[in-house]
Amino acid sequence: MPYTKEHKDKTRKRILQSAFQLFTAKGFDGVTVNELMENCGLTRGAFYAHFSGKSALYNESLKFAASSSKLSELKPNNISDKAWLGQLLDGYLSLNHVNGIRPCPLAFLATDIVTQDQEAKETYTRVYEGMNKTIMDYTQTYSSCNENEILSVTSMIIGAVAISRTLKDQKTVSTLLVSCRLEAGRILGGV
Amino acid sequence: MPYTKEHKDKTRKRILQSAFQLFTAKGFDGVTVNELMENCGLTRGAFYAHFSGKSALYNESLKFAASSSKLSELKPNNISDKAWLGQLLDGYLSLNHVNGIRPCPLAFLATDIVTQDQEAKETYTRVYEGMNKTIMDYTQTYSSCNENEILSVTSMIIGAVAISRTLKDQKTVSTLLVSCRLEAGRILGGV
DNA sequence: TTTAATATATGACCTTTATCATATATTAAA
DNA sequence: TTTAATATATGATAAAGGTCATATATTAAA
Repeated sequence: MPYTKEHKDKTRKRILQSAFQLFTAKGFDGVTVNELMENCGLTRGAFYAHFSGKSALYNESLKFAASSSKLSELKPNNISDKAWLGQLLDGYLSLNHVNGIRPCPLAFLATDIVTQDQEAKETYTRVYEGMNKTIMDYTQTYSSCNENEILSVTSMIIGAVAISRTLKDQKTVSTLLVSCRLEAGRILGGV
Repeated sequence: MPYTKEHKDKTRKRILQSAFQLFTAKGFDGVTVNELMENCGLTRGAFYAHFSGKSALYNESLKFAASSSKLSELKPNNISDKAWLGQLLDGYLSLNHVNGIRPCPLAFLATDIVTQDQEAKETYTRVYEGMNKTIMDYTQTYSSCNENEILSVTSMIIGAVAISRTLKDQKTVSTLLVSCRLEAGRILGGV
């Protein structure tokens, strides 16, 4: 028996990780299968041993990213829910995020998903609902945010990041991110 | 001299209009030149008599849409600034808008623009700043919204529409739109 | 009714790219 | 050190699509 069981699995994860990075940066049509594979030191030939096609990879990489997202991280024990929520907002509305460090698919793939298949949309929806639930859960322990407030905050921060990516002036971007950070914190009860 | 001066101009506008509709619906790569032309009763051959290429059309259609956008419409005389702003929000956060009736490029092309050239991004930025200015102007006459509030509201409504397009459950979409309508109105001083 | 200028259509080209068939390389076990 | 199973690479194919050269159609003026 050649190769250990974990080898293919590791390669697969490498592809998924790299694919998510590329897809969020350039969109489904902006990346070639070749590019996807060379980006992790492989060639296109090996691709179909791992995935049935480009669309399948797109969907899988989305699911992969969802499960390893920062928002689904569990809160460290030594800080309060409120403080943790503040940190999540800080990270989400940061230049690092806008520049593609651990990109959130909700912001980076917002319009890209529209032209993808149903499965991609369902995954997107699941991630979106997960985000709302996460924020809702954290707020419930210290305040009493209603659904309107949660939904408007997620739209705000997703929108802010999506918009920021297209603005080239960093000053404008910073202002936008700071503004949304303040308003989102206020809506969520002084975070 | 064949053809009247206005003929080509009318055709050009027809192409621009139709192109904007298609680009917002399916993204730059999701539409072919063939499709763009057949959508207004022409064939691809005629295309290059009007535009230097697909990218050029994308940029021009974006500018065209910007100049004919609802947000740049002037307010009717018989209603207040506040009421008019309310109507703008109603329209923006409506199912019609989400379904592609007079689509706002800020929401519909948010991530699509990222892979386009500098010119497209500049146009996007201009439209974005115009939207902020418009809302700012209307609010100043009855209230005293600061920049943070304006910027967070535009992110919110743009984000809401972008997200809504990917959610298939209409109930969820309606809830989201209504929530953002309420919160945006509140932030803008009870609109 | 011609005609010249312009608009539009047709056909072809060439590049890109997803996909697949086949060949080669790799590695754990015998 | 073989060997069999699996992973990866190479080469080929075919389709799609942007672009352009050329042909045809249209129309205002002569």
